[in-house]
Amino acid sequence: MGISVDQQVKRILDGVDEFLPTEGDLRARIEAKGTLRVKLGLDPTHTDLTIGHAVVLQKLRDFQDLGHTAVLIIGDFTALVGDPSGRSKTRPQLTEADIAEFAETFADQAGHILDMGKVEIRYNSEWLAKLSMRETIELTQKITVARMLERQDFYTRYKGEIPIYVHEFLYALLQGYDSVAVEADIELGGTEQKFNLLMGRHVMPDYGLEPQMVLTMPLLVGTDGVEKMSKSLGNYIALTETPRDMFGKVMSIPDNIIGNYFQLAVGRTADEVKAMERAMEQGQNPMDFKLDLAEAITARFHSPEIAKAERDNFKAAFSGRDKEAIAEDIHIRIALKGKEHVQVLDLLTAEFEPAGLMFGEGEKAFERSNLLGFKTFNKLVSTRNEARRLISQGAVRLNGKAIRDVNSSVAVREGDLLEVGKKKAYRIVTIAS
RNA sequence: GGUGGGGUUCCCGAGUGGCCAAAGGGGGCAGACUGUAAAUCUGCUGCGCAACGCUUCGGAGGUUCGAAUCCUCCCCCCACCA
Repeated sequence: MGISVDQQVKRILDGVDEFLPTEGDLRARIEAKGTLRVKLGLDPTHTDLTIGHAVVLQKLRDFQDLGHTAVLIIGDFTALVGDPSGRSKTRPQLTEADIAEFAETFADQAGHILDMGKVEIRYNSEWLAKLSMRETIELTQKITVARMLERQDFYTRYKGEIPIYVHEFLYALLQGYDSVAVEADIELGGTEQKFNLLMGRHVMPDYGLEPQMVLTMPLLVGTDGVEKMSKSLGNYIALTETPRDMFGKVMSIPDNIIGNYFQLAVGRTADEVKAMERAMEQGQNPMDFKLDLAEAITARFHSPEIAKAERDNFKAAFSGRDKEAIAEDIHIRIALKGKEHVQVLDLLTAEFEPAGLMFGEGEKAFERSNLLGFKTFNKLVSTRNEARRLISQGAVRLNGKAIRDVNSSVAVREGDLLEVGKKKAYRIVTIAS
């Protein structure tokens, strides 16, 4: 490798939340081994990876760029167990079929950030499913209940009289065993993973291995600005998000996390972020920074051209109030009453086919969209009661005019603009019955 | 295994025979104001062929004109004891 150890260490530690045990250990191991095995585990508990995952995936990519070996573990077995980290209650049990479905898309999604040509992908069922009871018990002998209960998540639950199941204790040990199986030199994770990561470190010497080092990355805050970004909390931006939704979601984050996003999602330095925050304090409109941010994030996961277009669209739609700019084409399938007259309620609950669901460009992109579980058919609103609510509150507009009477029928023609709430707009392309 | 407490709608949490689709808070959605931010105000927040119709208060039965509320059995959680 042409890159000096000093440079490597600097790059590796950039943006890191915590590195254990010490920088000196990192340096020493690079000098001793040259190429390190760097592990990152992702449990396929959902279909989508989020831009929060991207933070730690990017760090793994940094290692790749430095010539180290990235070992990506798809936790198809551990997903079955359920990681209790950051959880105030037990995870709902997933089926193997669910997990298999989710796992399928993970590698593909991770490919947006990693160099897939060089990554070593492993499924942890490969070794975990084979563990015998005896081996499992040996594993559990390496940690005490007291140590487990020290952990914040468990401590809080225990104090709060919220159940903790024994298999949840097992989780960290299994993750630790993954490190044994792949002989990791370093394991990466989010801040909340520290306990699990250290477990690997704790367990490895017992299996005759040098303990792994631990690197944690700061957590990306969710779009609500409060909780960490996670799919189950619904405050996430998925990697597979359409450019429009991605841009829109970024614009909806609270101002006080703009810096967090700039730093973690698009890799701006702490100094750059500070400069921005200072400018905002001095009266510069935070929205301008947010527009830059949304464009940068969209550019990173789609392309600069698409991102620029979305920015223009956004400004037209929301600053210029021209909802045409963001209107999604829909093909409505509905039995028409009369000719083109439709009861408003039916209009919102009829099935439609969204036309603009593109992830990348061209046909291949569309296949991927399908692969990732986009529903081909959808409704504008999930229930009739919700539709009633929206209509009666004046949230539904056809060609700019609010429709307030639930029972009214309206003429719908091709090219009409239907707005539902402030953020969603649809252009009617075809009406089939 | 014993004793005591408890399981309510997305979450927390009231409710102990009809006035309960179920208080209040949170969250969510919408409207006003805005910058798709925050704060604030207002409304909505089980489903619906809209009918005081249907499904819901851990599960299954039962009592009753009527049950989230009473009875029986079962399942689960928590604490203490062992």
